[in-house]
Amino acid sequence: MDTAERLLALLGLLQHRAHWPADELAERLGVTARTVRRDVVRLRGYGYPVEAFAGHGGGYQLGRGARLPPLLLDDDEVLAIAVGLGAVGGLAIAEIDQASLSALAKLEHLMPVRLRSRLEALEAAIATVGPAAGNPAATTPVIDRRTLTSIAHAVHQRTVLEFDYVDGREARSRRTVEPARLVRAGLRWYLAAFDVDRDDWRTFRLDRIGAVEVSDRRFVPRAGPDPVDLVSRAAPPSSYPHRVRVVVAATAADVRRHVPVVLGHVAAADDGSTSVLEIGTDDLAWAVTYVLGLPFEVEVVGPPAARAMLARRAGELAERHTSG
Amino acid sequence: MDTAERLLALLGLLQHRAHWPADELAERLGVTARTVRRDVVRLRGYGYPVEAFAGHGGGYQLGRGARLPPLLLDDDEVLAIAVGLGAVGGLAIAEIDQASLSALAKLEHLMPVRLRSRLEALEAAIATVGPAAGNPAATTPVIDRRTLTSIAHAVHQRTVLEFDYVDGREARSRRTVEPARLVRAGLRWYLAAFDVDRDDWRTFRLDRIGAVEVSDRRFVPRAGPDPVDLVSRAAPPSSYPHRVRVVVAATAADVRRHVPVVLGHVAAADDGSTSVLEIGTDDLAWAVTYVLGLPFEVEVVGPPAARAMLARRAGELAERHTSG
DNA sequence: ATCTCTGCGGACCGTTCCTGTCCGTGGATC
DNA sequence: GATCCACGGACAGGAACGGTCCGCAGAGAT
Repeated sequence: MDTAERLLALLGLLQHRAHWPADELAERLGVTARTVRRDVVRLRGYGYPVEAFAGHGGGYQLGRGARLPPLLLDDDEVLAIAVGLGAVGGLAIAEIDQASLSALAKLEHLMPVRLRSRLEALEAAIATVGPAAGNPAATTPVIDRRTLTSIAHAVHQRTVLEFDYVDGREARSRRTVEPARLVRAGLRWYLAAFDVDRDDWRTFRLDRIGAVEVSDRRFVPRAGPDPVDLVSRAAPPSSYPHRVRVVVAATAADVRRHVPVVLGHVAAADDGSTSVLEIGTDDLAWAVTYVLGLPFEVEVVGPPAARAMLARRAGELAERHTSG
Repeated sequence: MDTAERLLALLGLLQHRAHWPADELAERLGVTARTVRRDVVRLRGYGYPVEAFAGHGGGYQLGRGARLPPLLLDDDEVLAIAVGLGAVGGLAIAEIDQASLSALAKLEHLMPVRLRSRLEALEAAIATVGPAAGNPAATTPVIDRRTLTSIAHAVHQRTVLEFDYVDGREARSRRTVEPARLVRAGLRWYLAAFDVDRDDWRTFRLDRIGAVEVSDRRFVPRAGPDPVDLVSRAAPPSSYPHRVRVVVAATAADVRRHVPVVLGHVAAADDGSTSVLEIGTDDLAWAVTYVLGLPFEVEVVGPPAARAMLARRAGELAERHTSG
């Protein structure tokens, strides 16, 4: 074991257990305690503060530094993080949207095979959460996480991508693109990419993409329009077939604590103690169910179809629970 | 920059961007391409497979190996992971329960200060999800994530812990313990620990713990009963004040896809096409709201109070939506 | 088919640095 | 005060490191 490998191992040990006496480390690493001391000094030199304690029960411990040390994770931690990143994708937090996606793509790319299968088993077992939850019919665009990460990885790696696409007029085509960036707009994901065959920039809704094939051809990124611009031009907020409006008997702040930003827009009503929630969706039934599950007094004010649907469901429930 | 630091930097670069030509790496690292090649060989020797491509557009790329390489994450990725791990805590997946907690505690301990504040801001902004969602009154035990991770960290670091505790008979006391392990039982978290003053093992419900103070006194773990045993003895599944039973018009498998395991138990009914969901909770109102939000036809069969509560809520909703 | 780009790795050599050993110091705890 | 334990200087033999130079081989581009 040479110096560099030993330093990596040392970092790993220090992360695995919080507290290590020098000669225990020495034994583990197969060197003398003096060398461990030298290694510790080296790590500090790299900017990873290793704290030391003298006296009885003394030892070394990794402290908080200016930057995060290289994380050495064990299997379960990797799985926990991967599952967590998947969940964050569902939460759709603008600030770390791209980051969680790229971190997940990175992780899945580097993850040992044995973990991949465990991860898949886990994900299959996990109840769907987040915006997609409560939607067994899956008319709301539910994107295969595999599609999402493989595209994210292609963006990152700058490799050419091929896939089947169904456009807004239901026309099917096979596309070959140089992917530029994934953009989330509301509940939907879009890919901004340069379409090689059409020799122009295009945006693609991920839920309309099928049979993705990541080639190993790399490309040099070309100058082009801002991907976010491209998408927002192509997919205006009004593009959802349904916009459900709900009056909620709670302050806007309270409602926002329960409704992810991407799901809907929350505004305070005039009186301040009630608010108006507006949800754009492809699937009216899903939205109605979602509203039902809110821990507030709610009233769907439109569209009439949603109002009727909620009335019917509430009526059924009431009837079922008063009789007998 | 010495060899070890350069290797760490190299790992970082290879993770940051997918594809690197040798001389670009050389320039970044301030060495010749020959040295980069040697470093690559070294990394491979450590078990991190670096793939190489010759010819036009050739270069190096980190591949999938037997174990995950030390992860060098940028700020946003760290935040995404931290948020994700928080979400996993909410999901409560038995397989990675402890791992997500320990990973989060680890991360928060190592995280640079500048990220801590960003993380706190993010978490404050995020809508509550998971089992705790839909519970503004917070009578269901909602545990401060700060408490959870600081205890997890103390377990990991083996440091003595002090906190205020309110026991089942509402008696307040200040405890000094040697924490052994966190155990989740249903929706609740317990700490199994050795109570120093009482000189015996005890279990503590986390939602009854307040004012945690992590001392810097370390302790040597003592032999004791199995923490999980201890907790399951102290907290039988029947310890929830309410057990709501719901007949759901969907197969048990479908229901399980929507109900996290810790939330409730799902059993197939005799006919196979309907199932019975049983939710243990402290807060009847929350459970009723939760059931309302399920995307299935449901009927609460007990207890009567829950049935009545649902009937009332459904009735109100129906009335509000049929008039006008 | 040829050319060019790019990674590959052997050889050499001066220099650096690494590690084990020995040992006195000083802070912490019992 | 005794003990435990991290600290770090000094030293010396040996290992490794990195730059330079070079011919080779695989992959694309022309």
